[in-house]
Amino acid sequence: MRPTMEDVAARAGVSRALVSLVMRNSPKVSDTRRAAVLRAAEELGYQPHVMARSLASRTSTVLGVMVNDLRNAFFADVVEGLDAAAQAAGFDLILNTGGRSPTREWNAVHTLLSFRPAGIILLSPVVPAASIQVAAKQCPVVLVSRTSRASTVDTVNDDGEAGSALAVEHLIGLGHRRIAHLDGGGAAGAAQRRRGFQAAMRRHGLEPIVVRSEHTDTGGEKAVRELLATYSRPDLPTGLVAGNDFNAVGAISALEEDGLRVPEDVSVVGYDNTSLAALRHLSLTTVDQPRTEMGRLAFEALIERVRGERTEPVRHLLHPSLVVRATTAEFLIRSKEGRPPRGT
Amino acid sequence: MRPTMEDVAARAGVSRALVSLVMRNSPKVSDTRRAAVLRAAEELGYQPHVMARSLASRTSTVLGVMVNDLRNAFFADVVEGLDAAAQAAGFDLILNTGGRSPTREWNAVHTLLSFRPAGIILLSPVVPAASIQVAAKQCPVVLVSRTSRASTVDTVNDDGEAGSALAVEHLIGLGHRRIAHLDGGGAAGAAQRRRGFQAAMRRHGLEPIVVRSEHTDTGGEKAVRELLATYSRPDLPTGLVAGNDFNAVGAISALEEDGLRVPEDVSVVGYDNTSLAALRHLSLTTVDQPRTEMGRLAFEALIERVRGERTEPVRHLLHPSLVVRATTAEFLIRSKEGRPPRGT
DNA sequence: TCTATTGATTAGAGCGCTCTAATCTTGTAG
DNA sequence: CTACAAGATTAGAGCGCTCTAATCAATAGA
Repeated sequence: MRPTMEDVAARAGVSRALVSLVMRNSPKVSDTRRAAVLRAAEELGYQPHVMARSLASRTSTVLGVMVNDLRNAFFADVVEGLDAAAQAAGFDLILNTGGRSPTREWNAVHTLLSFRPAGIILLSPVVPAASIQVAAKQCPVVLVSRTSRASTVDTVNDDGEAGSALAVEHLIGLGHRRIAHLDGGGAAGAAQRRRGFQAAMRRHGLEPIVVRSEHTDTGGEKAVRELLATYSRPDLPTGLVAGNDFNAVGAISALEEDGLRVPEDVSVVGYDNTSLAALRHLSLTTVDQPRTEMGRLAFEALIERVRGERTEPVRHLLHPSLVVRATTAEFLIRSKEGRPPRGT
Repeated sequence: MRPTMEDVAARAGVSRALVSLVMRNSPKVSDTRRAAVLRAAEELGYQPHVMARSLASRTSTVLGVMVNDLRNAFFADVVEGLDAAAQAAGFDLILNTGGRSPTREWNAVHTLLSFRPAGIILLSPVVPAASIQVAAKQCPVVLVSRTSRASTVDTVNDDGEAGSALAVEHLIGLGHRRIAHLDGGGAAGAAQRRRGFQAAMRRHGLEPIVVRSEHTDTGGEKAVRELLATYSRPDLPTGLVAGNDFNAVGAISALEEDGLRVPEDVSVVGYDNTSLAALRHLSLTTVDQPRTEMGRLAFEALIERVRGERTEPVRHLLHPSLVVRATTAEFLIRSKEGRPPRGT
């Protein structure tokens, strides 16, 4: 059996309560005793029992995290940020996955709650808002990548509209006028990105072209082929704002398959700044969301509630940034006969 | 305050002990009482307190998981498999990251142990073997992607040697004879992959060519440029076994930059079957490891120890499989000089 | 009628810790 | 030398549960 506080107390010749004080580095312990206790603990390999501590103190250092899909690099990054912040503040994460099914997700949340965590963080939950409210009655709740009107829950979201606008403005700044968006369909955040695209285009007096697609490379290919079939070559959009990076890669493939070069003939912007986009082979210009930062902010929002420092809800809307790489270039008017050489 | 067992007992008009029995669905409770208790629990929204239960029963339903880098898709997949198996068996995961630093990692493990988990799983740990032994004294330990000679710990590894051999044999089967390996340097598992490559080549009477590289796309580029500088075109290896998928992508870029086509001139095999490899744009032939399965096996090995069903160590060595896509093709003799392929 | 026997229920101690209130030491001022 | 405050230490109750052993009720056997 692992040693308990009692064992340490006996060995150090003090009371259990004193050991408890030392373990919580209370200032009201004499240096002599503290040293003695620490030595005894060291010798026995003693380590406080977190659960017993939690039970006795009626406080928790545990944060529940519900992730829908860890394979999604976005969530993995958020969790990393969360974990770093939590670790630094002495909190521990207990993880559960929901598998994008409302039932499984609700079970997952239930399990998390049975630990009586200090709070819980739900990453892109799909359960109904009412369920979230129920959970929020038990402990502070922070939502990531999901909005809420409830005053009891905080939210951290990336500003998808701003991200698309960034992409649009980048292309417009490069001289592009015919710009199309490859829409993510029903994917999380896709609607926002589309709205942002449309709004930005209209703000500049341009007609938004939206092609329904999905967040996959094959989706991007199909969408581009649709564009190629719809527009005659001179009318073809010269700038593409893809729904995400995978979609952008598919779009680029289809363009190149058709003899069009990126970025000489068509500029393409991705979204998400995945490891894919950073590959030199692709060097995809893309929109980056501060994912790790989102995790950190989620933690902080939670902690403020835990500490009772705040009761009004907080709504973080994080600003994405554009990472310019090699798939976007200035739009040059060039006829087939007088095409300028690549790179100039 | 959330309701406790006492509250439920009072409302149902029974003792706390009876409620406890119902909560653990003991068979020795009359149907009448059981119904009454369940109704009371339902009405109060009662949910057992996992930590209190754990403390009282001196058992734990918590499994500690140390992940070095969640961003690494490999680990995310293993954790998914782990989580699925654990959830099904009623265990909960508590997660911690180690950041590839021995000190931080040891802290992470320490934190996990302070929960008195049923067992812990370390994903590709970098702490010294002795530290692992220390941890193994406290509870069962399973190592993933790391070997151990200790009889107290189980291990789950992918057979990197077999994976490389698979790649080599695939290329040889396609008629390639000059095959080079782009070595992963000090990366986890790289040594095994290199050994497997060398052994497989020798088994076929071929001279293994190894270029020191790393598991990044720029590493792959550099390695290929080195090859191009070293070998005259007719002597250039026609098959490349990259250290991982990123490396393979870099290699392909460098080859194409030099006017060589993949797979017509050079065949390239990656390793890991990341989402990258599956992109139609790349369609990388690569070696796949059963990652989710590894998570499941790790869970099962742990549970056997937890239940005391086994005391001898288990060493899982999982067989990778080859996913053939579009970056490998038959080797055709087509050098300008008509030079026959070496070796045959 | 009384005692076993079986099954259902409960009292009460205890898991390893925290926390309040009480007790024990000092040091210092009067 | 006494009084008392301030600091250091400890006793003991209790967190929400489990578990053993004891109690109780009901039926069966003699």
